[in-house]
Amino acid sequence: MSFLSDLRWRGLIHQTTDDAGIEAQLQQPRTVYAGFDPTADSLHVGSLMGLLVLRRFQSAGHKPIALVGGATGMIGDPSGKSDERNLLSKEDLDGNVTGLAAQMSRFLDFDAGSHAAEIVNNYDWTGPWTYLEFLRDIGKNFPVNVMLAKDSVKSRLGRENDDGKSGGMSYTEFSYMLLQAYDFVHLHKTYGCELQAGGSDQWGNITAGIDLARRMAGAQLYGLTWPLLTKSDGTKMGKTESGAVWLDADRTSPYAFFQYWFNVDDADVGGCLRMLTELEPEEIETLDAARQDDPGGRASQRRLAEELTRLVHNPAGLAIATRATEIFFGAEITNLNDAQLGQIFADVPSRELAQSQLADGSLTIVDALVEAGLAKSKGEARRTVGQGGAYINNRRIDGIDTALTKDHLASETVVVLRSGKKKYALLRFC
RNA sequence: GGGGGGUUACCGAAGCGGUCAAACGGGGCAGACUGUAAAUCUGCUGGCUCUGCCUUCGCAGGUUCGAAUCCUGCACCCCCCA
Repeated sequence: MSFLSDLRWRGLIHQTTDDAGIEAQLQQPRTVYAGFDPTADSLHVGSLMGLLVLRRFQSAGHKPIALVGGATGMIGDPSGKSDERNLLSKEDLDGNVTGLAAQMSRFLDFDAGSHAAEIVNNYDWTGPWTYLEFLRDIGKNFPVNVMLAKDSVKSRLGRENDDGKSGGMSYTEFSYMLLQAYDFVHLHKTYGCELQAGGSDQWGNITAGIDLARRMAGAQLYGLTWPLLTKSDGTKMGKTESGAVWLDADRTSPYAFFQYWFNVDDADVGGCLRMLTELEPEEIETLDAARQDDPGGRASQRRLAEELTRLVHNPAGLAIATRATEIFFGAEITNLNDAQLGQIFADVPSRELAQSQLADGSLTIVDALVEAGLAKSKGEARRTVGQGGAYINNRRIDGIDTALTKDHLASETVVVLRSGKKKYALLRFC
């Protein structure tokens, strides 16, 4: 199976500018680029797809360039957005660019000789321009009627002010595509990059770059897009009630990240395995079959979660996530130290109490539940215990008068309380 | 301006002098079941120093041995007639 047909099999090809041309291109090592918006200081699941596509290109012997949009981020890409975007400050952007670059380095190989990855920031070549130079050299090549025909522009101009917000778009956002178009030309000139990849919402920007290269340099460049990662119910992948799923362990813990993938619907998990993992087609098809025969086993979800957690958080992060999963779903908590517990229960609220309370037996399970915030009142705590819903270190506590002692410590200073199936809190005794 | 109805715990809604911390439904919590799904079933659902005590039925006052329930005033909401 050729590289391109593998991408196609995985469902990663939404559109290309020239199927045959790209197929021919990729017979030899080439340079490919994809852009990333520095709207936050961490990447999230939405941008994972792009990184993984670049990674596939690199594995196939091509040179990947990850472009961080330090300049375009100042303008705001109107593609796929229904409203004008708020502008970020230069300082925020700089911070975000640095953060993203650090994360990206985990996915790409910068030591691969002729096909070593590069991270570039388009502010480096866009920043020095003057407005007049830009208009004369770049703007001159863009017919307004073509710009107006782009979906990203059309959809915004056609908007009515029915939601009370101002419709249309600013001149600033309208100019966005010129900057991204020039990025492609610049990377072609500097790195010989002839292929740009992006999400399907980037089609208009990619073709703008191809047009510009033809006009400015007489060069034939190529583009391909991958589909946006959506769930079978039409909503975006990578969003939870509490917001985006981030790749930064401080924003989304390895456990939470693992759980997100472990809970993907049966209907979506096949696509995720194809698009987001580097498993061989045979293994993915085996998992498809297993899902048919034994959906309850959820082998697909487990494999997906393992693969992605290992990739994003390294084997150590996966180990924490797996251990946390065992514990959060009932395994008794013993033989751990404070540091391990801290990692496993990174997302769990904690409360500090005096160690003397363990010594004199003054803290009952009822008091502890209230102190930890797992019960609003002692009455509620009593009910929880009475109904068999109270646990210390995942061991059910029956006696309503049970007092906490040093024997209940799961580690040097921590007692793990739980109410019901999955509400946890830590008490630290120091 | 005249007449009528209403205001109950997280929400909706019964209760119309003692047996009311207040029926019932929803929600929530806990348990069972289960694929860490959905559905279902069971229990609980004001607080506390808990065989008792305290606070709650729009607000303030009154009648009564005793009031969410009766009376007076106030506030807000709804309907009908002008």
